[in-house]
Amino acid sequence: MSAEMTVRPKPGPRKRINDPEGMRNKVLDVAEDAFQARGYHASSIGDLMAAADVSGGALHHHFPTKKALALAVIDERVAAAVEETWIAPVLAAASAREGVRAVFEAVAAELEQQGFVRGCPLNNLAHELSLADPDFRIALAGIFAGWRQAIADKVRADQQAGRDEGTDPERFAALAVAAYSGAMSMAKTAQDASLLRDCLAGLERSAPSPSQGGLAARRRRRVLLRPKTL
Amino acid sequence: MSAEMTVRPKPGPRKRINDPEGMRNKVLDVAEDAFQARGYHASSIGDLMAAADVSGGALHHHFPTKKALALAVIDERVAAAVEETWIAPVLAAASAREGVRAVFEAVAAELEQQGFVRGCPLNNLAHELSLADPDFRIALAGIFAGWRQAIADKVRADQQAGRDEGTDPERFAALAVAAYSGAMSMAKTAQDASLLRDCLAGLERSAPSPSQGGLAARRRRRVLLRPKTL
DNA sequence: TTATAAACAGACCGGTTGTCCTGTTTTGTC
DNA sequence: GACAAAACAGGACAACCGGTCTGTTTATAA
Repeated sequence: MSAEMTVRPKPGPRKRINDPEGMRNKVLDVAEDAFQARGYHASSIGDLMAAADVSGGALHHHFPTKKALALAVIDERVAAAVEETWIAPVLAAASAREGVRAVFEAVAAELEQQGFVRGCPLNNLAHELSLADPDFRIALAGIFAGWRQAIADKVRADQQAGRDEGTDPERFAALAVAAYSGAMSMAKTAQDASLLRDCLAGLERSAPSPSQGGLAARRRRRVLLRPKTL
Repeated sequence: MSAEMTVRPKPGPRKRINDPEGMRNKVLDVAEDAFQARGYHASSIGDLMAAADVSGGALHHHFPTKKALALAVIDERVAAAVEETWIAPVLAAASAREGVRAVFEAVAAELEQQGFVRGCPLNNLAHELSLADPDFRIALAGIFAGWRQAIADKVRADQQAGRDEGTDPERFAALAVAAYSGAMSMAKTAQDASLLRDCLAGLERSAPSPSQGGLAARRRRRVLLRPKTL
């Protein structure tokens, strides 16, 4: 830890205002960020306290243990991130396949312009924690299951409208989530977002829809700029 | 750490025999296992010393730092694991697609019979370490790249033999690796190896080959037995 | 043998970790 | 205002971490 952060200039006995909800959220913000960027074990609660400008007593009041904090991050933040970036867009799309395509492209575009790949929050924590503790594992598995189910449900909705008959909903959902997770894994390791587009292209070829949309000029732009810390 | 391991019954001044290579390998064995099962940060060198029955001096002699040890595990063990379970089988297969299918099934079968999913060694370490240190990231990215390239080369070989013309080698390779990595990620989190089969099935539907082989009765067997430790 | 370096043993140390504990301040309720 | 509970502050602490250090044993070569 060495990032420069807003440090208040050491005033005397400050006027305190109790804001439990705000403080809780501030801690969750910092923890969510740190857990994704550096991982659970590599983020000490001392780091989090400093980054959130929160005292040990306050943190302990809201989250008695580090595990409790991580569980809250998973349940409240990681689940919300999956909901926001995947489930909602897919459900709002014209079809399941179109939704998946849109999310892949949206994420790829975002990563390319921000120039740095931090990976998928769910996968990052899942790898580090799912074998470490059953509570972690169950919480994370539930998010994965909900993610897949949303896509599978969308496929079923498509099929009831007569489209995409030959697709097995569960299998398609599993493949979509797996391809995305794995693509993010590679993109994070290579720091190259174009791998997401490669996987999407491979995935699209499998579509029964005859519309094979123009396969945009292959650009293999390397993104490897300004890691947030270090 | 609490697994029971072979502890020698405290003899007097033992007869020592220098076996640098053997000792190095013993340490690498233990480290490879621990890093995959519990992760890098969660495995202390004290744990490793105890598990390998090796003194601190010996360990430090062969691996001056924990980072050096991890780098050796990545370069020598993880790379070899990918070579053994993926690259060699794919190159030996009748075609790239057939090779990918065979590996998916072989791994799924192995996981089902051993009843516990520890995940892919490469992905496990990649998630935890690729953002932590550039040296780690580069080493891991190289393994991913070699993995993809082997598959892509196989596709190109197929094409020179007239088969599988409509497939983009790099994209297919990226998708295969991503689907496998992501499927393992989910399988590890859910402790359910059948997810591998779901992804494979979704992947196979995308094959241009008309041979749609019997899609074995869908069995969704839950595997969640005897985690190695804890 | 004897010199020399490699291989190993094990104690040691400064720093960090997560958690607990005591005390103070704020907030809500009567 | 009185009181209790929640919200917060910050120090203390034991356990642990990774690395270093000194010393001993084994192998190698002359």
